[in-house]
Amino acid sequence: MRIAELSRRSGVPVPTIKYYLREGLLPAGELTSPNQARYSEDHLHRLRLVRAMVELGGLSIAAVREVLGALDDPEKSLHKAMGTISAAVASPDLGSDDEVAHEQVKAFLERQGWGCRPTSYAYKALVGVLATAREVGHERFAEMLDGFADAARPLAEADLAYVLAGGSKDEALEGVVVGTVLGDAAMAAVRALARRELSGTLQPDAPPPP
Amino acid sequence: MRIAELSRRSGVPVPTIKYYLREGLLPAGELTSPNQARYSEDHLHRLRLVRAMVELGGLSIAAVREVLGALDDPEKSLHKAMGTISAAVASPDLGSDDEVAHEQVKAFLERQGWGCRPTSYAYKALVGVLATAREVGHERFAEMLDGFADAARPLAEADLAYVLAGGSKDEALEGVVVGTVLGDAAMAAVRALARRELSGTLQPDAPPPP
DNA sequence: CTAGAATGGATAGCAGCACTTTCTACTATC
DNA sequence: GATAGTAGAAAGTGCTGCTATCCATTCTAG
Repeated sequence: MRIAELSRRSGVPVPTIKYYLREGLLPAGELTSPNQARYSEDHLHRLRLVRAMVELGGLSIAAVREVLGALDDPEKSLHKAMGTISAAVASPDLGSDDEVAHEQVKAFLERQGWGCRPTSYAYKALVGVLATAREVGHERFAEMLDGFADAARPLAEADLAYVLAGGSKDEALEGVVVGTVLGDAAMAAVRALARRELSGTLQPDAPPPP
Repeated sequence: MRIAELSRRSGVPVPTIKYYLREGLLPAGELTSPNQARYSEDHLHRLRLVRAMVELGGLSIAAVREVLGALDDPEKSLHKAMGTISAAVASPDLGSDDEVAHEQVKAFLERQGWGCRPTSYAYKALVGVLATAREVGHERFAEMLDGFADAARPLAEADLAYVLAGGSKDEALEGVVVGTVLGDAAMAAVRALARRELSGTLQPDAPPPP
């Protein structure tokens, strides 16, 4: 298909597709002549994946490029790709030097029996959250971590099962992307629904605004 | 204290504080003369809260203003404030007309025994996620929702307990903000840690990049 | 008491980002 | 052979979250 059809079927404007091509988010089409190229179903698929990451995941163009790089690297193990993808989804580094927050995270990991180097981005992200919590006077917030961990454990198993259910390695890697990006968005929505439901039963008056 | 001290103690540059004052994220200081104002500990607290929402939560200035509006409204019930806050945290509306996604969400809510109008933002957010999942060829993604719900239920209880533990209504409302904004960030980090751990045990080779 | 720094308030400017527009030189199609 | 579509490059746009500059006034150190 040509770029106009790619645009029509994806709902993405032609100039935006050209922009993505320039930025390396989409591989170039197959040139049939100096100014004519053909695009495949793969392009359409990839384009939709890019839009999902940008719109739903709120990823920057640079982050999307990084994720796609991990996705296309034939050397990369599933385990490593997961790390790259989660790192890209997380908010950009805000390294904290809060000693107490560090200790809280270390103690938490110990309690959970999770081994994780302090250099890992997820470790840093958690320290950043706890440091911020302390700054706004919510030291108690750290007490909620174990609850999060209990919730996260079965989710991680479901994530992995979902990923491994995809046959090929490519499908599995894409499952990681979808599971992470859509998973985070879905979890936020479901969490809001659950809170809404619970707080509604305790205080059954008018519902929150649409 | 004066603006310089507010800046020093919060780590936020003076021009940025002035910007927040202009944008209505911070109440004006108490004017002691036409060009002198005094700021209180409350200002410092509020400023830190704003930074937490902007930096960790990734909220826009407009969204922060909306959240603070809900927080300052003495009429607003806790239940309603929760709705406003969750809506502000969520990614901006991307209303979908995907019928199948709609049905999937309805069926999900029925299974969970959750009553929720289709006009609610959380409902819409979930429809948007499922519609996107289907677009990228992951119809199976909807099967993960019940797992999310099982995880979200105890989290919602913990959230509410955390919120109600704060004595005054002001404290409770701030607990909602912290629980939502920091809670989402913490959950994402913990989820990544859990995935990392699980995938590491299944495939014990080099860890993901720092 | 005075020089210099700080303040409130206002306006203007800036950098980054995610596109969009415009252009040229072609090519496919009716 | 007129019309529409295309690749590719470059410049432009609109928005957001700050920064910088300015001024008249006021605090403050010596």
